[in-house]
Amino acid sequence: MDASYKPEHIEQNAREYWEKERVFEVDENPDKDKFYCLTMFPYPSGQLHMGHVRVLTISDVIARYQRMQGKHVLQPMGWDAFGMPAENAAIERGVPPAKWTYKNIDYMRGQLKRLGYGYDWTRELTTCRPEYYRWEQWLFTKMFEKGLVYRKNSVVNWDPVDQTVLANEQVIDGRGWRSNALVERREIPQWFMRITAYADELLDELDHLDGWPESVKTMQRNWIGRSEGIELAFDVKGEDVPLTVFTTRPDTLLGVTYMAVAAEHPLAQKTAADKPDIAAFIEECKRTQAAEAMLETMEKKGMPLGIFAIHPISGEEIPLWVANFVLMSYGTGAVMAVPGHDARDWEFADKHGLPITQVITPADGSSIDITKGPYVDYGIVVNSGELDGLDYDQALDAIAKRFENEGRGRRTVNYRLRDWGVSRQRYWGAPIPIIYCDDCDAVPVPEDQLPVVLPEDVEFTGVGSPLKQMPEFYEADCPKCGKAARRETDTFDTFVESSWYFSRYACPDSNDAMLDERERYWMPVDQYTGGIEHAILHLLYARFFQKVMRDFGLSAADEPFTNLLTQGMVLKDGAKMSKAKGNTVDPQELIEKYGADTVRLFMMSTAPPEMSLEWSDDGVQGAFRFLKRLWKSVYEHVSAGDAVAVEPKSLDDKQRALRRKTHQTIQKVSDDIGRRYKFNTAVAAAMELLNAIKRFDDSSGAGRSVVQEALDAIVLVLSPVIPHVCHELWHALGHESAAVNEGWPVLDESALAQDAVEIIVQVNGKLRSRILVAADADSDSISAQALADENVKRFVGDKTVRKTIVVPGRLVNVVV
RNA sequence: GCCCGGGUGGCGGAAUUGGUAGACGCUACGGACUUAAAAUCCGUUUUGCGAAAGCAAGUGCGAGUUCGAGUCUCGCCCCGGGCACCA
Repeated sequence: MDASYKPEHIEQNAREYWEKERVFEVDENPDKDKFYCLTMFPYPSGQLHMGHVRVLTISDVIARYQRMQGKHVLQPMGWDAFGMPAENAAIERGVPPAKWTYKNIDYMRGQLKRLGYGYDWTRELTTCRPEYYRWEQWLFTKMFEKGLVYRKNSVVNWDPVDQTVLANEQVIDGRGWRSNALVERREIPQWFMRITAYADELLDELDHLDGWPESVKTMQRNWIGRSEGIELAFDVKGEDVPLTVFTTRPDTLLGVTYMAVAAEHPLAQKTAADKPDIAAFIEECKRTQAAEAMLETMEKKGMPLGIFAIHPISGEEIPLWVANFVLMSYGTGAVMAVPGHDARDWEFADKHGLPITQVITPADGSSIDITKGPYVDYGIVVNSGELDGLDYDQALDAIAKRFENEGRGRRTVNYRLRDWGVSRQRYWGAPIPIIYCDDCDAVPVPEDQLPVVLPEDVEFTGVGSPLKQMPEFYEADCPKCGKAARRETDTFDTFVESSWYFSRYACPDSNDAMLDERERYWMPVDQYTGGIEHAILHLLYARFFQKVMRDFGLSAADEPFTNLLTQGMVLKDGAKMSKAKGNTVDPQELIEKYGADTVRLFMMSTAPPEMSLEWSDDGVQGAFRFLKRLWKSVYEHVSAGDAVAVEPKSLDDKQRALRRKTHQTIQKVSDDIGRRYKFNTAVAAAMELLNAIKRFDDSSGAGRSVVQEALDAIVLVLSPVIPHVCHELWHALGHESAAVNEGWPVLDESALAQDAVEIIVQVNGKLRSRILVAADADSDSISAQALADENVKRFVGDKTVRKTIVVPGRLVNVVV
């Protein structure tokens, strides 16, 4: 054994062993207990960043730990290879997106190998390959047949100068990032997947996802936003078609003092034809971004249309406004406003001098002043004629019955969740397999003509998609009638690829089907790990796809991910590390300087996985120092010769104390890694044990035996975190086997036993003393011993002891 | 604006079920070794008072529940994530 720690050499040895022995390549063995451990696959942006290293290390620690528990572990890796950065690189550097992407993948694959992750590389996936995306094109055509996809108009950010659709990210302060032109909202036809058909199941199944964090489930529940209410029609004076609105608060119906419609609403459009000021306002409404956060925070503006609706109960005339905060794509494009009991309506009414009336009063009888602000809680109906005195449920019931009888409305369930728009007007994505025929309309590409291959050798200018300039791509025959037709040039949202890749890892080479019987062995994923930023969109789309695949008979699983761990972001200067912000730290430098184990150890010991991790260059040194100390301790131990096996009965007090520490450490690390996923405290516990070994000065045979046991334990419990050095140290400690194939160390309960324990004594809740009591002492003797303590006596003085609270093994609290 | 997190020493964090606040690590400072530096080792490191024993204060702010609150409840402030075309 070398006297000093030389990571480069050690790490190469370990990697070569794992590769040569193919230890991470797994098949479908029905006799073994499978464990599918997965991280959200990376986008090949160029080089790994710290966020990747963090999530990949977390997952690798879990995978290696489960392996040591005897599980048959699958940990695959692949590339989420379509996306905007490849197009941006193409614009900036003139490199075709495909070439850029493949180059990045090659480089990043090397980095992953260098970090020692235990992947089954035979299953590597790359989503920009036709053999991958052909199956999502296939699924899309099946969904088309089932009516799960459809085409409708929806809003995009339009850059009028670059003549391009912009992502929300590419709009900065309402202007195009490259052209600096004011961005407009524009409606174009796009393809949608009917995720709302699964809204109830997606919502209800959350209750059974016990392995998911509550915060993520809550976010998804709120996102789906199921609400029960009433859809009702208001007649409009001088119009044949009534105005339909949805409300969750029919109890406030008599408080409606105005209504508002979207700029794109037919009533607004019609009015604009005669009134130039309305037309100008509608134009102004278009000059905003499509993002919801923008709509919610911008100044609420509106204009009266001069049209009136008739209140269905009071018969009063209600003014109709056009407003910038009402969206045509949301519900019916019209809302009823109850300024007395809704915050946004109140603000708008207050600004425009619209009447505010109170129709709800608090149930507890307290009084409120509606002129000072809205009262939004449930209460008792007032000022509403025959509805007065009813509570929310009674009012809903009464109004629903009345309108259902009149044929004017109905009870209905509304969702905040909208159908998933999958069309992107971009080049670097999977082509949407549709052919447009003048006679047959939109026709899905037949199975035998799939995949629709994206041409990779293109010139990319950034103005529109190159596919639109390529007749060899878009010219096609109609699959139905054979007439000359035109291929769809839009591509899929990249969330489509990431919505099913987890299943494809089970059978990456399947040429005959999207998924085969191997999917049944590996799915669902037992442990899924990824960034909290994916809590809603990616995870909801993946759950949706899983249910679609199940309903098509491709899978038996209802849910794709049994356990979910959402890791916090790696921040720098208080913000998410991202290329866009230019605040990334390159892990490569650190790996080259200190080795992979140091980087892995640093990431795992610095913060618990869920918490965001503020990057700092300090601390990597500390991890490296620990590895050097560990190396040195093993070296010094083995240099003194062989150690005999521990004989627990013949140990003295100090030897027994070190052995207790060893087994306490095994217990703590098992719990921290296996149950709590708190790798930072697991590492801290192992460090404490090493510190105890260093303080332990005993070269007797029995002394060396407990040191050997302690070092064996440290090496095994840390081997998931720092696998390379542990591979080497395990051999150095005299073991023939490879650490990667070892079982997890076994806890000896008897080693934990203690004769006496220290407990604290409080007087009135304040710490006053510590006493040593027998481990099996009863409450009475503990409180007697506590009251006899000098400092306790000082604080009790001549006051009467009112009671003493004894928490066995922890504390005594004397109350005076 | 709405939804979800977070806020504890100089710093990252620990405190698992309401029971010793600050484990472990970093930084800084002092010391040993060295011609010197690096590396390594030893010590100190929440603040205030004190020679020490010890005492007082202290977990973003303000209230509350409790024998006891970093942990639970209510009201605020600040920071981060998401908001449907970044991935």
